Amino acid sequence: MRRKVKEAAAALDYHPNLAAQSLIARRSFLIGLTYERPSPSYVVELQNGALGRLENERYRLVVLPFNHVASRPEELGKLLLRAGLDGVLLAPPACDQPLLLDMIERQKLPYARITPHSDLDRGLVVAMDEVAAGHTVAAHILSLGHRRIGVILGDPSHAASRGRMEGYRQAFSEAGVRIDESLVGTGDFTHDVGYQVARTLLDRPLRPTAILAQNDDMAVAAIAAARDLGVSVPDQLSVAGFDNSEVSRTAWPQLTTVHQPVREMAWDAADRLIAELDGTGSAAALQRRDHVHELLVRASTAAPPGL
Amino acid sequence: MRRKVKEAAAALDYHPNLAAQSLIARRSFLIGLTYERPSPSYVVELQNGALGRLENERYRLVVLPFNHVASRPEELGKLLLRAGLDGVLLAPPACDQPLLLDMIERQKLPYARITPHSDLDRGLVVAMDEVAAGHTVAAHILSLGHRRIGVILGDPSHAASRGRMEGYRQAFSEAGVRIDESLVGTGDFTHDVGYQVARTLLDRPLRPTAILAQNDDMAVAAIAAARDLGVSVPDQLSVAGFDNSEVSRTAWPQLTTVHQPVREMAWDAADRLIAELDGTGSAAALQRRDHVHELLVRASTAAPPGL
DNA sequence: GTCGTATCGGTCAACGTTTACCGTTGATTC
DNA sequence: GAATCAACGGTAAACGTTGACCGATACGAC
Repeated sequence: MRRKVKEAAAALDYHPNLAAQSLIARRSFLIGLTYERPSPSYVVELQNGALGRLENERYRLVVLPFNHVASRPEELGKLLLRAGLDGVLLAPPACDQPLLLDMIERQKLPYARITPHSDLDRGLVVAMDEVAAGHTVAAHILSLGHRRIGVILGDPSHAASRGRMEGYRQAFSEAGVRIDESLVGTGDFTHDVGYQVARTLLDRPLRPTAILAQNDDMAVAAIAAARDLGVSVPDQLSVAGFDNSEVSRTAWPQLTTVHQPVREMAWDAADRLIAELDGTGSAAALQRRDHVHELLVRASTAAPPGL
Repeated sequence: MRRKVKEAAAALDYHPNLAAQSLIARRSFLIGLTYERPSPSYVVELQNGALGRLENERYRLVVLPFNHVASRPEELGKLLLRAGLDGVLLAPPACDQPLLLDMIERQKLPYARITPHSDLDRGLVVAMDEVAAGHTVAAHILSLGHRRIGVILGDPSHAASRGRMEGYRQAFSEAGVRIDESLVGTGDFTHDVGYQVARTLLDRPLRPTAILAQNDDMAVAAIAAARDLGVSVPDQLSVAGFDNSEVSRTAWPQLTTVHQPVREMAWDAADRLIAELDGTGSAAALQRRDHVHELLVRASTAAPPGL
């Protein structure tokens, strides 16, 4: 009987009306993903991770990029609430906006936060220990013998930037090396600004022998700046990035970087959001999960000159 | 009165139920975007272009990446039809699958095709003349004096690959240069395969003095292969890419490439789809629009050695 | 033959809007 | 003062599905 109905449905190629289903089920089967002007590779990893989990589910993914959340969190909140979503995945820096979290909690919109850095007890959290990751890469540079080390920070509104810097500081203090604040420049995760900052660092009379960039795009920019100044990498200058994005492999020399399991974290965030939405949340799915970083030593770092 | 109602609604923070609106309006206000395992920068440009048009509209964007359309077009068709969309944007190579077009036409799902290469009279078409673009970049290389020219093709299932090659052929024949088929290798638009193909080309006894790669990722791979073989770019080898993706600017030397207005084309496709959906289609919006490419001569191409 | 059980067809309310309709009221016009 | 019109409150149908319910039928166990 069941079979006959299915066959007849197929014959008429009948598809149930999703709007009517949504109306009765009181949900839209839409999951939102919001992020901010980040590098293309990061965005695509994020999307693919979430989509990987959504495959073979009824849920569909709506992309909602939004720039400058920090200055107008309530606008993003309205956008998310108007979008008719069942749940939303919040990537940095939106996941660290308390006002935004307040808004969506008030409207009872379930959400999962990907690598948040503040209020770690709010909502579903998929975390990576940025401090530890920053520590690892800084320790690598220090162990090679570098002592005069430049830093290119990311966008200050991203809490990741602060976390990674904190990790650098820990590694420096453990190695008994004082951080030279005049060698710490602030970028915004883009190649162009990274280039400018790298130029200022390399133009200083006492040039650093290594640069820690907080993402790969800025690390590649630092290599470009070095090349334009006739400084060879890694012989005269070591450069380390962050993210293990595609550009870190296609750059020359290939970048020493830290792999962030962005795809896995996005998958995980979607997994836990679905668990909450469907009420199938096992204890395992609901508890906080930490993802681990991985240092990838490639060709852009070496011992400092004269060592 | 109207004002009072609005105020009361705001006070109760009442939001109309989208599912009920969809049910009565007989549309979901969802627009799909489907594409296939392409470079991150291309995907993001595509999405941002479409999102740019959708901003301040009621429509939301659902992303539906799908790999290997060529071998299973009807599966993608089912996916699209089940997604409850009002319309769909088809990027290559899905836009060139006649079976897929048949399916979605049968179900009366409006669609817009971004840079299709076959059946140009079906559906809404936003086109770029790939043949002309291929012609332009090949003519540039020929005008520099190159005669022994290697080619790295993209994925054969992308019609763009054939179109660009056709443009190369025209330029060669106009210049009276015979194409050396043994110097034509087939890649798949990825860096890794591009590297392999470049290595084979550069290992030939009579090394080409220039390489035409069908996208930037493969062009960057060709530069990496040359570097690994001790061949300097552009002194001993010129390399030209395609797409003007971000990597073409961050690479060293910066790539000579062809700018494809991907973002503008995606905007345009969304614009025309919305015009059809809302029935506000002016004659201007409904007629076919051609976008023009632009040759960007940068540092990776020069005259061949000894000229 | 009786009882319990499973399966079937059919009816109906409900989900939250929108649109149309009707009747009433108050203001405007000649 | 009568006629015209806009604004308003209220009622009801419709969108396409789901889930509950009822009654009828068929099946096996006792």
